[in-house]
Amino acid sequence: MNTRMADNVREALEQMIVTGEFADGERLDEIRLAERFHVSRTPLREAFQMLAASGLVELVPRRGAFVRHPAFHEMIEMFEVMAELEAVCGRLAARRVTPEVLEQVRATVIACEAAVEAGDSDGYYRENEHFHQLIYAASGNDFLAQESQRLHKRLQPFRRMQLRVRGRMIQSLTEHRQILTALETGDSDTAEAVLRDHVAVQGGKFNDLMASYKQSNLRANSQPMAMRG
Amino acid sequence: MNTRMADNVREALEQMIVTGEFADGERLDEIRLAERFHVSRTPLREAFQMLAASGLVELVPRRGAFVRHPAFHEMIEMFEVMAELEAVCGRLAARRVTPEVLEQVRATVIACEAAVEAGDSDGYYRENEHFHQLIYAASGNDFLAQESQRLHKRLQPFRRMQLRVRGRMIQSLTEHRQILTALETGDSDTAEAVLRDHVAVQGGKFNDLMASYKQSNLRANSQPMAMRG
DNA sequence: GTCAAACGTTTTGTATACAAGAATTCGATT
DNA sequence: AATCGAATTCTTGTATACAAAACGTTTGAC
Repeated sequence: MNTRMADNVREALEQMIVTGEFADGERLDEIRLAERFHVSRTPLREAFQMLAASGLVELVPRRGAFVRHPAFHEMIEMFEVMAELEAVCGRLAARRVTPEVLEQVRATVIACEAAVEAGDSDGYYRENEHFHQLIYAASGNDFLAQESQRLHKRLQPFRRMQLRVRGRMIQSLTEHRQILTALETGDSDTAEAVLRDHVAVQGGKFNDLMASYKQSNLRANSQPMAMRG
Repeated sequence: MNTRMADNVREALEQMIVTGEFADGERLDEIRLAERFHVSRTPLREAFQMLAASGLVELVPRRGAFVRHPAFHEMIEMFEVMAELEAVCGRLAARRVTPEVLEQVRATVIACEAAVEAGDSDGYYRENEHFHQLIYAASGNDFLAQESQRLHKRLQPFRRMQLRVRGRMIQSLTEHRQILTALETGDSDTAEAVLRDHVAVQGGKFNDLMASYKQSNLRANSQPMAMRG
């Protein structure tokens, strides 16, 4: 819990938006939310600014803040960019990774294996997150790592949907192993290629994602509600 | 001029920071700036939020807003990411570009040629911006285009430094021609490779950039001034 | 002379007040 | 009955007021 109310409100709203508590295009009522969080409108508006910066809401002047769930095609676009960012991270990491970080990656892959054997999908989710954080850091480019993390975080709810799909965990683990080997041997081409495919939405994954997207309460609509006819 | 004061203040501050009007680590005094812009602290603080989101200032709780000029190595990192983003844009664009956009790219290259012949470096700068915007759009991925544009804008001051270097305009134009050809022939590998090298800071460009960086009044320091000993 | 505690000052973070721009309601007119 | 428009109500954007945290300075003890 931060001492700044604005940060707490941002976090709370972020969670609420990401978990689909608001419909797409819904207006965030300043007064009602201020009452709900027991704060004044000032920190709430600061939170709106931050949410707008990360693309979760759209601020329309003199109209208000509208939640902005990505349409399906936008989500696909984001995954395409994510795949490229991870591919670059992998390519650079294969050349730049330090023995210490490599050891951590190894440990994470082992933890992933354990999670798969135990059928612990939550545990796998955690270790998977860790794995990707390590790849970002291993790129040796802090700015790249930061940007990758930012987008990774934004795609979190959709990734969560994905993990439910049968057999996905095993496939993911196999790819993690391949990536680890590529890093160990300094094979940047393989690291790049496997990571791109690992993240990319294609083939069966596309259909799985589409199905879970439709089931979710995140509705696709690029127009803010204020603009609707 | 926007009707929202906060947006105007953001834009003004952005320009001031980018042009080096503030030293790195300098604290932005809310009261003094509010007086200077003839606004209250409220819209000023909103502007701070936005600037923090785009990385131009660092918001330290209970301490204030500190301007954050990238250190040299951070700038290099950003260029590395920019090169990769443009490379991806190029690769996708070679496959997806529409005849209409391709025609616009052609026109822009012609305008670049005219600017070089006329020795009009401002004109070249403008057309060069246009060229890259078109490449982003041609990628067919709006999210990618948006992110590329965001980073492109952030690197603007450094790119401006670069254009002063002798012979850079001619080299840039040659590369533009190569990229255009790659797009016309759908050669995604070439488009990717040329664009990466076009943007990448390497060889002579590295030294040129370092020299102009040192000359600029943008000082490298990753610590906020409040934290200094 | 140095260090630290206490006091006063400055500055941030939040609440509230107020003005101006949207949205809505309701009545008048065709 | 539908539509246009004026009046009313809400909501946003900004200013100001106030509380609490950080900062600086002075004073006192060793």
